Amino acid sequence: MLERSHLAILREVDRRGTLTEAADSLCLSQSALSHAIRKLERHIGTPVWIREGRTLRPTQAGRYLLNLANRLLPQLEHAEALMRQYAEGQRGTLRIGMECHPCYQWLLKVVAPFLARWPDVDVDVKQQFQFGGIGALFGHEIDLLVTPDPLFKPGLQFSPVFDYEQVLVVAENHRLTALPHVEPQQLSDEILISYPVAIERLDIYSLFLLPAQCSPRRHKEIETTDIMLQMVAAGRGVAALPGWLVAEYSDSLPIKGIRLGADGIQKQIFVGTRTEDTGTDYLRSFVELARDCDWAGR
Amino acid sequence: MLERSHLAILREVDRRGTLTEAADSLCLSQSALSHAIRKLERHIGTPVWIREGRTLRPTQAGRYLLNLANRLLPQLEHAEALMRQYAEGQRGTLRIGMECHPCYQWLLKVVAPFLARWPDVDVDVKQQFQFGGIGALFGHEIDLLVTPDPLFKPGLQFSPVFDYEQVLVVAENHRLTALPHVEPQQLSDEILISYPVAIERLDIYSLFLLPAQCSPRRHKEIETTDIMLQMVAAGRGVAALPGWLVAEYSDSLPIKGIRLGADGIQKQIFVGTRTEDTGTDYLRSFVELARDCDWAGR
DNA sequence: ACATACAATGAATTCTGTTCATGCAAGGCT
DNA sequence: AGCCTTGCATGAACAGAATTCATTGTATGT
Repeated sequence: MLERSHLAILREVDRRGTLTEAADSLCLSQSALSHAIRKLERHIGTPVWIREGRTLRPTQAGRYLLNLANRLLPQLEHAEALMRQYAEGQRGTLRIGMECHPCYQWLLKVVAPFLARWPDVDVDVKQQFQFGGIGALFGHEIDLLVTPDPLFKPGLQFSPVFDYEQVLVVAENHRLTALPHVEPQQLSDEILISYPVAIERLDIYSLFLLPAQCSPRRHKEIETTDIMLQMVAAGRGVAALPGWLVAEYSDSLPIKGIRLGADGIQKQIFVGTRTEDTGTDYLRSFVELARDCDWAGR
Repeated sequence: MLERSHLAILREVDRRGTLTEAADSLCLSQSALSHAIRKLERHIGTPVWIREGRTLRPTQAGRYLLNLANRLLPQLEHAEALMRQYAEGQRGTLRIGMECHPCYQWLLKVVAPFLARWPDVDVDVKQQFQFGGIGALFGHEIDLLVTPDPLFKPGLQFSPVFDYEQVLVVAENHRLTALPHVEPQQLSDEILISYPVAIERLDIYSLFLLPAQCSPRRHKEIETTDIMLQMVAAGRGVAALPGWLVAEYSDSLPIKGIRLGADGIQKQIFVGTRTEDTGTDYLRSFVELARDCDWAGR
């Protein structure tokens, strides 16, 4: 039988590199590990590591099992954490995934009333996913996904939570400030600042620049919204961000939002959950809060 | 520690309904189960079942764990099967998922050379997925997905394997046979036969009838291609199928394919895999075979 | 009310996993 | 080279956990 302990050993040996170190971090004797491994290999009938001198290199089988371990162990660990929370009367942790950088500001506004409404539910936010947000939902890494790209597939449910317009942010004294809207060509001399994500996922490219076969003079990537807007305010570039976000920051920074194209870029943010979780009251509640939240700075 | 045995117990008790029966099918004494459960509940600190008379109803915690069990156990079991195959010198099993009914015929043509090329790799085909093909890929239920709807997300890779035209199949003596192509309105008097899948996934609706706001006189659903074509040949209805499939059957059945609309409905079939599996030689080989296969009846 | 089916419990037992005490082999160092 | 260190393997002894056996307790159906 392939046991949890086996997977744990696999993972730890891979992490630490040597049997002895793995044994330490598993609070076992080196001998115990050796025995366990030998038994496992005898059971499944194929070696998991090949001994090259004193280093262990995983075989194909070993790599597969290692992969399995890295997928299953976190789920077991999360389940245990959840059980502990149930036991303490706590309800659990809502793990939120974000596939939309600027939405973070918005999320904070929803989380506040949520935490008040559900004092026994914790919230955790993740922003990096190996297999994308959808993968993280399917793989039970997160329970709720905030994304501009919904995917209506069986097993998942998406509902729109708010609409907004994506606008170009420029410094208040920028030469484009006076215009009612900008055209793609007008960005040819500009430095465009964006979050560091794939270019296909940047609306200003996929919906604005590329259709007109234009591109900015340069493209810079910046992680955080605050720094990005500091840069824009300093006239070091322009960026594309949600209108409400720009409105909010424009109190404290000399920036201005301009419509992209005559009609503007209209966007929608969705939250997605697993269908199987529909029964979880606090999850449903979060989605409702997110939708109803007539938050100020919009 | 939440062990595999616990998950197995959870699942078996749920399946069988009573502790005693579950014990039997796990080859354990009833007493052993009772002890195990008690220990588990003591460990995680919260009851897993509430005892209502002599029936056990899972608590919220129990339901969560049950869900976990149903997700993780199959993966462990598959891993064990895989290890057994490695041990026997076999390379593994390629689990193919199909989200495209008529592609089955095509698949058979690819599988044949594949089995010849990889004598130590087995092939298994699944056609039903709780969470859709994408979910099955992410959840490691299958290793390869054949679908007309690719999804370019991180963690997944899709590549087109062939193009075809979706045509209307009618009996040879049908009143529409002579036409170079049909218009949506001309189906208003027809009985349309399709596979039993959601209407959004039927191209003849989404790309042909619905845009013209038309619908057939009636809509029937049939599982198998053979029977479907028998029905069409007998003049009991029309269907929409890949052109190459119709061509193939028209040798043995009095049927004919007609273009849908002036330009026809052009389709593409993709195979999708997990990015992490890119290194698996036989998987890559399958995709190549699928793409290169200049199969006859196309 | 009785018989039956099911679950819980405690003590005895079996078995598995662990440690301890070594042995063995490979690298690194002088 | 030779020595020392580091890391893995092995076998016997041990400890603890899981299992069984035998029994009691408790709903449910007739």
